Amino acid sequence: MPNPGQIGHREREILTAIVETYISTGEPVGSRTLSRQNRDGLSPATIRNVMADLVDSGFLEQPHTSAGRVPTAQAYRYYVDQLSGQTLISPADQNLISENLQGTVDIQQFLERTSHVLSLVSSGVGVAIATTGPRNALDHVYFSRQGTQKVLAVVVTNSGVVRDRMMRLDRDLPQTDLDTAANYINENFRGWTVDKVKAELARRIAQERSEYDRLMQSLKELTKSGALTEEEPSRNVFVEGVANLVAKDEDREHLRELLKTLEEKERVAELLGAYLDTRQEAVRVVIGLEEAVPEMRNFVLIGAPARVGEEMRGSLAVIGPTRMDYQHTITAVSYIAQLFDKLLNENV
Amino acid sequence: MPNPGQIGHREREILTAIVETYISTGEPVGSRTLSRQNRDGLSPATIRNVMADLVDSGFLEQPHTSAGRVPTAQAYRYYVDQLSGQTLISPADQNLISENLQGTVDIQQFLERTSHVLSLVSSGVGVAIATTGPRNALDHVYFSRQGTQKVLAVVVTNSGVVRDRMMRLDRDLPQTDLDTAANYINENFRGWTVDKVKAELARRIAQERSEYDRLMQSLKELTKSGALTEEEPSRNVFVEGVANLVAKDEDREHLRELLKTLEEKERVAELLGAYLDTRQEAVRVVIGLEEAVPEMRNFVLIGAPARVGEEMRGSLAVIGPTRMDYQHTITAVSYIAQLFDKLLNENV
DNA sequence: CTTTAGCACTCTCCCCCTTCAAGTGCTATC
DNA sequence: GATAGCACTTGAAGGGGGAGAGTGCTAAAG
Repeated sequence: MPNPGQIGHREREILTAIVETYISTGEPVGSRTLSRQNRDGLSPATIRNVMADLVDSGFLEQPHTSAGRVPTAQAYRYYVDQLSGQTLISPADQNLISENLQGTVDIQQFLERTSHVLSLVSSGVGVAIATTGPRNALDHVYFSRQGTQKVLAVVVTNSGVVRDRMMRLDRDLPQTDLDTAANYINENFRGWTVDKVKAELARRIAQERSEYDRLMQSLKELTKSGALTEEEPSRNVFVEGVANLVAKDEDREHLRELLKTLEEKERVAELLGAYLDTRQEAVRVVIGLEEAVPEMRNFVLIGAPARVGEEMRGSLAVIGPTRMDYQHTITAVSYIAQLFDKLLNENV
Repeated sequence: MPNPGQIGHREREILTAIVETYISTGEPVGSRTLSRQNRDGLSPATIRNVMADLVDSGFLEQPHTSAGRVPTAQAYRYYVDQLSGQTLISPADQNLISENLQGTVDIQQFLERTSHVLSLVSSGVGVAIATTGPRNALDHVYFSRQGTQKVLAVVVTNSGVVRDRMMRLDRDLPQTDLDTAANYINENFRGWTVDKVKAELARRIAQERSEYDRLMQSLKELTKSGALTEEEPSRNVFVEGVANLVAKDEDREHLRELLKTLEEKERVAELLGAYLDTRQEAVRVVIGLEEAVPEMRNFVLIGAPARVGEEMRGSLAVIGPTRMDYQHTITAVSYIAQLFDKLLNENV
């Protein structure tokens, strides 16, 4: 009996064949079917023996006695690991991708289109998020009075991300005071990270008691109301291709739960954040997802970090059914991830 | 035989009962069922006669001989029109809505949350869009150099909407030139509508040949690259609650098509734009949607314009199955539309 | 003239049964 | 170790045969 970690040549051959057949047909795979398609001309009986072993090792399951075998999560895991033979992306995909991503200028737009393109190229939903790091350097601030005690704060960072936030103040400030405050920040802190600006401002406000009174009071009021706070992440989560999943014959209830989760942008961000990080080079395939996220039972995440140089700027992923064309999807995700670096590196 | 437009008291009674029963059960309604639940104690036979008439007038259909009757689109139309008895919103809904919309400060946020709340309160998807009118008055402009020949344009309008756009220029401009250009616009054109600014700028650029050379050249370069162009509308379309539809027993194929359409933000914007406008006061229910949008067969749109004062700022709607709680949904849409006016009016 | 009761008829749905095909495990054989 | 053969299991598919719900029609009652 082979141990789970290491299985022989023939076992691998057969397991791979089963996984692939099951992916394309969706029905339990029997020994005869396999024997017919297998080029090595093994007899059904032989295959049955191997299959029995694979059931013992946890790679296969039987829905019931006398049905064919169905791959377990472990089988998919093994299949994907063994799949590492770098395949080139198909010209069709390449065209589709470059058509859709051509002319992108900023990260947001790139990610938005990426999620779309991923949904086109795969049979799952395309997901892309931008990680809003607090290390962003401040470029420009503007405050606009929008009514009594209401101010619109606009923050532009070096990386070209614009955040705006409508705030309610505890007391009213005239536009001139707002301009003074904005000028003060722009002149003193351009190039600082937003975090540092906040800290330094807090220090100065606390320190300067009387002298700069009016300016400092304005700044105090503004920072208190969250002028420099991170934007809620939801605007930087892009999910597309939900329709793809409906086409599949997934269980209705599972599907509903997944869709519900995908609509909670924060959870999506969290999910990708948990599984993708800079340290890891390439595409990551997460199969046993149901342990962390129960509603993702039967779904697979194929994702990669989106980097510019060494810096991680976001994540992109496909979430699809376990029965999907792994090779194809992995290749596409990997290709786009590389494109991301290339396109945005040459532009910035 | 009653003509289609005008039907008698009893017919109406029975038609209403059929529609309501069908909405709640989803199964063809028979004469006996109706006779039992009907307080007037009419016999099944009488009801059958009426039903036959209603079939003739096009209000009902039979899936097959000897099945109950099913309402047609015409029946829903009639039912909804006759429903106009303004009902008050339920306290539960009211709570839910105010909980979710509390603390909203800008239109975008309001609409985003609205789409969410609509999906919670109804059995369909919640949709909300902001109409970006070009009549917005300019408040502040900022240009930020993001790399060679790359500039980020940030435009703040009076209504508190911030638009940003990354542009590629034909030639490189240093930050100082960008600042000069921005200052020029801010000082000369604050309060103008964006359209007018563009026109006037074009005029001045064409006119001043040599004098302001450097500034005008910068401005020319910037406007040519679309610094003041409308943002693509897709960021202002909010769709939520897709999961609701999956729960229903809709036809899979129809559902897929609908979801696909909903993901094309431009189409959604177009759709709402076509059916909702300021002139019309209140909620509008569109039932025969399949003629304009084939993939919306079996779906209904319940929408209202979102106004602040007399000005239309957006639209909100529920798209759901024909079998839905119309009264409930209409009330909710109407309530939120009013809330929109109230909340944003008092704040701005 | 409208309403109702009665009745024969028509469907669909569901349950039960049988048959069928696919697949299995085991054993004996090469 | 691989294979062939065989008996066994099981779900899927197909075919009655009610049962139930509903209809249309006709004739009688109000």
